Amino acid sequence: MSQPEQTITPPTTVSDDTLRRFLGYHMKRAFNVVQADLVATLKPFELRMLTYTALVLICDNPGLSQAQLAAAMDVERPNIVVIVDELERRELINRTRVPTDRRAYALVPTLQGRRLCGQAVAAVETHEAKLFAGLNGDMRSEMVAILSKVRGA
Amino acid sequence: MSQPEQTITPPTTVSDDTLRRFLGYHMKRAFNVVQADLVATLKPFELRMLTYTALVLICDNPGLSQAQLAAAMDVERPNIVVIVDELERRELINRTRVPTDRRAYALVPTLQGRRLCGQAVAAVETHEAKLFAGLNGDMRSEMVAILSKVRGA
DNA sequence: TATTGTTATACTCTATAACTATA
DNA sequence: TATAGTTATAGAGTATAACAATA
Repeated sequence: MSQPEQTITPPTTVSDDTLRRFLGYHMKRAFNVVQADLVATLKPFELRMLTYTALVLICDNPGLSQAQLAAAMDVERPNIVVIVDELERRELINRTRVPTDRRAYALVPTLQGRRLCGQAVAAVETHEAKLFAGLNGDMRSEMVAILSKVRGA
Repeated sequence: MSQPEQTITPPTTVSDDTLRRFLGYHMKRAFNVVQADLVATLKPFELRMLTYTALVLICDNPGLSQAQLAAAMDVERPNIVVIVDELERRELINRTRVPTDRRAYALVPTLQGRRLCGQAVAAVETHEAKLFAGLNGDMRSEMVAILSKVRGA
């Protein structure tokens, strides 16, 4: 009798056909590309995705609390602390006490924070225009609609 | 003269209008939902996203090397080691020596590995059917086409 | 009692440098 | 010299438990 497997040699090509059947797989691969480009886009501003998102939300909603920020970013409260620490250390925002609730902070952007936020948002707009150049307006709104439906929003 | 900011109170609602203008934001939020559900789906099999993906690729491409697996998963080689370690420890795959290149391993699934892989893939199919129930066939293929275009593939 | 912010902690994913053994 | 696998390590992102101050 011969052995069940006589010679095992690596295949010349690797197939991911099974994984390709799943939308989640395509979402992950595509998002990885977008994320990598976004990280590079934010690097000159010394912002990460989380600090960028937090700064935009604080500029658009001045005075919001850390708990509100955590809810908006869908992140646990402990993780917000270091993000706000970093933005405050860089003097992009301030932690102000709320007179009506002395437990909470009201997060407000500094002038410098607003300025950096505007520059970063402009850079992200350019990054998106480049990354999604292959998509026409219909495809974009179609994609937003589909993604919103997936998220259940 | 009055102070520039007399009373700072948290807003009643938080707006993410600026962020919503970006496709990447919608991709991240939607993918987070998909990922969370996928993690829950794989938990009964004691598989994570990475070990699941690796197991599927090994079952579909028996004999592939760790370097090939790393390339297919778009992960650095060092990170593959612990994944393969875990799958081997659970006797779902075997590391076999390649006779023609004694540096490389040929990764082959065990019978048990093939069985678990089949069950996990079936569970992921159910998970996707539930998660994307709101999308008809056209929307799905549209989305795959768009995501592939974004990825540049 | 519940909530805000905080600390400590841990787990996952990802990436780089440097080593070994083979080629 | 180049490659396959490995080790050590470090940085992000995310999550839970427990605490002090305040409501």
